[in-house]
Amino acid sequence: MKIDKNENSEKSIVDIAKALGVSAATVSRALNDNPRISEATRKRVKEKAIELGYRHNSMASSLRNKKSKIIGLIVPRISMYFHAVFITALQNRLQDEGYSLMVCQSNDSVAVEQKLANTLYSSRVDALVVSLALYTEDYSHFDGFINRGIPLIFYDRVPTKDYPAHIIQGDDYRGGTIAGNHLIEMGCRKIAYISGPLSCSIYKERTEGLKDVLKKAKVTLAKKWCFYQELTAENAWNSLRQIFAGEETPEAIFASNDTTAVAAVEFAREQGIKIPQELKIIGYSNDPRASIISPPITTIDQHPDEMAHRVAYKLLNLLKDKYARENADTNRKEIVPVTMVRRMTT
Amino acid sequence: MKIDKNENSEKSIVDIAKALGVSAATVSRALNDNPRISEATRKRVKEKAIELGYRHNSMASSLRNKKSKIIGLIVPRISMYFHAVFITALQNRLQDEGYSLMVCQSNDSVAVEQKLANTLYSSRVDALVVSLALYTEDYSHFDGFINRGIPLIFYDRVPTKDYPAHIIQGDDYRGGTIAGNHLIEMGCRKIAYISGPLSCSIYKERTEGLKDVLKKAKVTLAKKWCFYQELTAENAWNSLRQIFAGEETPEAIFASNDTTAVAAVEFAREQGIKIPQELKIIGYSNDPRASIISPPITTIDQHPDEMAHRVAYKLLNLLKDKYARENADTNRKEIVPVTMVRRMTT
DNA sequence: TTATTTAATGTAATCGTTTGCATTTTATTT
DNA sequence: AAATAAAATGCAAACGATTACATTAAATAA
Repeated sequence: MKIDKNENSEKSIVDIAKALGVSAATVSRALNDNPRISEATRKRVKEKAIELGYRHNSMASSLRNKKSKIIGLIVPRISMYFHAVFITALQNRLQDEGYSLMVCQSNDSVAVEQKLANTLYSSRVDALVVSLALYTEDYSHFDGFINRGIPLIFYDRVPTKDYPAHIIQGDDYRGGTIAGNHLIEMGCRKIAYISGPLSCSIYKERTEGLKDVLKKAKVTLAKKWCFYQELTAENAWNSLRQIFAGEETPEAIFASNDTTAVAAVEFAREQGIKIPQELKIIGYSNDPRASIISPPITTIDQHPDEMAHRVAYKLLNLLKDKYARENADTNRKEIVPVTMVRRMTT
Repeated sequence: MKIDKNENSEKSIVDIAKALGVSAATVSRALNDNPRISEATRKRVKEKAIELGYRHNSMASSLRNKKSKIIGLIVPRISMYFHAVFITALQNRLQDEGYSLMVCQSNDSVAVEQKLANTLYSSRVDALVVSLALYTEDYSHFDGFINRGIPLIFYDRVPTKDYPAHIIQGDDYRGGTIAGNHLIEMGCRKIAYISGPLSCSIYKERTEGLKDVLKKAKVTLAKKWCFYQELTAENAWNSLRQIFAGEETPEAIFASNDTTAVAAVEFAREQGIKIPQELKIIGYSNDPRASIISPPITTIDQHPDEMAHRVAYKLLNLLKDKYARENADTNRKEIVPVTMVRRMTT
């Protein structure tokens, strides 16, 4: 470990230039592999740079270039399986292109989300990728990005109202219909539904999908068995207790995330309700927990890495291609397919 | 949604200054709440700033201040429960102090880790927080930070050799002894051990803790039942098959992470081995999956948010206090306690 | 050899904020 | 009213890299 604290003054290209008797411009060009510099001096410059312990100053070059090479990302929480996978895939892709990801968590708070949007706006991120907080219904904290023409992509939890940004979402409507159909095919007519709040696009669409399919099958969703709330384990248990407090009990539960589905399985176990004989359960997201619990849970896979690839592709396009940015009014919305993973709870 | 693309030229403090007939210096001071500016002009300036749609340019101010207000973070993978919780806690704390976190994943690749360290070094992060990749044994890619006196903190997976950085680690040795003692107290003498590679501090220390305690109890760890490898589910299954292929079978398994412990429970279920009667299992990390599987797994909790608090505290100290940085040679290492969470597999 | 390209390097302004050191204005004291 | 102190603002030089637009040097053509 050769640590020397003596030579700790930061060197700039000017220092390299002086040491070599050339101009700073030459050094800059040499370091950036500009073809206008001869092979010989390029080599001399690079060697001297290493010798002096030079490091590129990205603040200075960002200022000059008006590009930070940083992409902002706002997610509800990184601990959500879907988002963790998404982030990893997105990050790997962007790293290859020389971009860094600034990952921020809203913790599902609208206020935090607003603050983060402003911070990232001031930080001059080159683009912003967002999955909205649970109750975000006003999007004006993103207006700055729109106004300045800074690429803005929503994924997964996207605006429910018309907003001039790019959108890449899972096929939540389809997910709702798949789950509904599956339960109907299993012969269920009494279905309980634990959903997230309808302010959030994904739950809204899943709900619509489910309802449409139930209507077609002439099955009605009992009000007393429908919950629209934050999908925590605690809330799930409360709802489950309510559901099973009455005379009549449902034949199936559609849980709009796997945390809730897991809670349902545990609840059933505690109550001695047999799954899937007496109660069928279907979750959403294909969280690893869904496959570990007994019985393993049937759920809907949202393919987070496919979504990340699409986001990365669109992002890099917008970043590279001014034309893409200007003519982006058409084709601003993409839908990523979902698939059911059938396991032992249905 | 009032979107107007016309006024899209970026305004600077100079523009505000001109519009108000004052100097840029005054505007800068007013915006930064410098007390040398009168209340009246401060107000005028701030109003005009909003009117013109001004946004602070952090590149310019970073350049001038030589501070990026960005903290770099390198973790193996954010999808690991321990790290996800850690990141969230750290981020929340740093956000309050006006710092942003640049979260990067090494994917447990030494090469990626090196690249990230260099990128973050050039990006001029104000400090770097690192949990090392599985096989990192050379730390020279962090030398730049040391040389420049940039705060560098390792947490969880820390250097095993002496390295002049700050270290905040879990009490892995203790974790190893706790697990070992617990199994011995349960009457186990034939113990299988599935660990991560010993290049990684946490596994090294857990192993030492376990071995010391077994030696004291005069229990020997059979070579054929010891594995030091990347702790994936696949590897776990392979090891488990090997362990149970022979005549003799162990009474207990100490799995050095919960992914492996989960695999062990599933393996036992598949093989019809009764837990905990015929086989006891103890894991490490208190991953949510450990409590969901049946039977729920006894495991060691590392208290990731306590660790995050300690890291944040030390970090902010180093960042604020030049003195702390210079006199940091003493007191460079902290140990965060661990606790056992007893469940149904022991 | 001289004229003309082409290659290699240099000059200087620019990006937007910040801040030490004036200078001006206003308030207070004698 | 003059002298002094205090408050408010301005000037100008950084910070370090980049890049149009020269300029010089070397290579090729006439």
